[in-house]
Amino acid sequence: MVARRRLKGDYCPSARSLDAIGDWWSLLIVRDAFDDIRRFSDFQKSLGIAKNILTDRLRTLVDRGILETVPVGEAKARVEYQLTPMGRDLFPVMVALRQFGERHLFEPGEEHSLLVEKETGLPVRLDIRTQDGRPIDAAETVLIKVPED
Amino acid sequence: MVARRRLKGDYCPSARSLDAIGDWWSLLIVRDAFDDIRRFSDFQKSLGIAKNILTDRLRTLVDRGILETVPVGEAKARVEYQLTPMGRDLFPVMVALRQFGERHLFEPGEEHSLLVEKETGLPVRLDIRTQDGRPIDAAETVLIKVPED
DNA sequence: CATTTTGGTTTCATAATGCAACCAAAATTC
DNA sequence: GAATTTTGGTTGCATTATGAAACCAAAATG
Repeated sequence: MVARRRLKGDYCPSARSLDAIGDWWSLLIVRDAFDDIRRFSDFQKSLGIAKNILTDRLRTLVDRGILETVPVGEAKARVEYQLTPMGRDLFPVMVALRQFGERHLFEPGEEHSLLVEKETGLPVRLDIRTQDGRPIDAAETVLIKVPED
Repeated sequence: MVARRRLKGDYCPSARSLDAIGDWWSLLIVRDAFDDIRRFSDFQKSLGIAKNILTDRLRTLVDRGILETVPVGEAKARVEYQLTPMGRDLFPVMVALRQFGERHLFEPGEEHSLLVEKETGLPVRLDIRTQDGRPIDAAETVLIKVPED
């Protein structure tokens, strides 16, 4: 496992989130999980990750409450992995990554997958707003740190 | 450098974003850049990253257009690193990570840094909406893949 | 102008990862 | 229902990435 030093700035929520996810593979696994991948072998094929590493990362994500195992069929020996409610709260992270990719990493006209509202088919996007609902720009925000950084 | 195999599903914008960022350290560097860290030694202190690795990652992020070097002082030999406009578009990813952390990784009442609107001091949040501005839930979305996955 | 700091590079030890072989249990095929 | 294939791993070893420390030149500081 990536025995990553806990990030300095433990008071910082995004730092903690990154710690909770753990490492790069784990982030990719979570991404696949949002893509409805559930089985060991499907994660493995999708990511090209070594099986021993995948075993480890799935176990860690389950330990951290981001994934959970659900028994498949009647036998309890075989399981699938799915996002917990907490794991599903990483959805905005995935949408944000998607939006960045759409904006910067595709040629105009190049085809890509698209996230839409089920009912209407309208594309989904994500905005930064104040708590009272006004959209604002990154430049209008400021980070208030807690004392003794 | 992490010679990561290009992710399968190259048509997927979030996969491309993750490829563009590159690896875990790079993501942490970007996070620090949003925290107004600009100098080599400050990244190094903040992250506890080995200097040779930091050199490599900064160079890669610059190559990919996420960071840029700006000469500091009158000498052009010394540079600082700052987010490009493209790099700044990763802001929602950071806000999403922050929001997840605030929700799940702090005890009630536990102190953390806070992102607010400069002018009003109101907390910043991020919502998933349809293109026409209605807030929606993750469960109401569906991913439309391009053919031949 | 002497000293310290910055922004690196190089080398080497160590840790993480990838690969292939192997395996038992479950699922599938005949 | 026996044989075969697939699944979901584990183990051991080779390879690769990372971390630590030493070192260095240029810039900044005293």
